[in-house]
Amino acid sequence: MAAGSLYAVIFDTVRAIPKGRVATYGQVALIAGLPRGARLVGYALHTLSEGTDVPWHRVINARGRISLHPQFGGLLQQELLEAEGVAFGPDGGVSLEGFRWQGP
DNA sequence: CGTATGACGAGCC
DNA sequence: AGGCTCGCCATAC
Repeated sequence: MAAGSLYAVIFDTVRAIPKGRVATYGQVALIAGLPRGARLVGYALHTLSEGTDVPWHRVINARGRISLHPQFGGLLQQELLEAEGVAFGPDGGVSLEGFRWQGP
């Protein structure tokens, strides 16, 4: 599956996140085989195109917050998650306890 | 080929 | 409580 690039593994892992669920960068990295590659996940998603089939919006940081700046697409990410049934708290964060993906 | 970077994470001040 | 720094590792230039 991996097309020679670790990004392919990361993208495949992100695609495995079910609708209505979220995963942290660190968790995706861990499942993808990069225990300390949380940053790589963010960098990989950064290279995605607009028409990608990867549900990049389901990936958030360890605090359950959106890392992207709102004007850079973070606002869009929150709306996409809310559209899938993910509830955001009053502080703008997601309850990882309730929406975190349990893994493959 | 070497340097700098980044949609993170956890720790320290 | 909030903000800053260091560490990690592959990719980009």
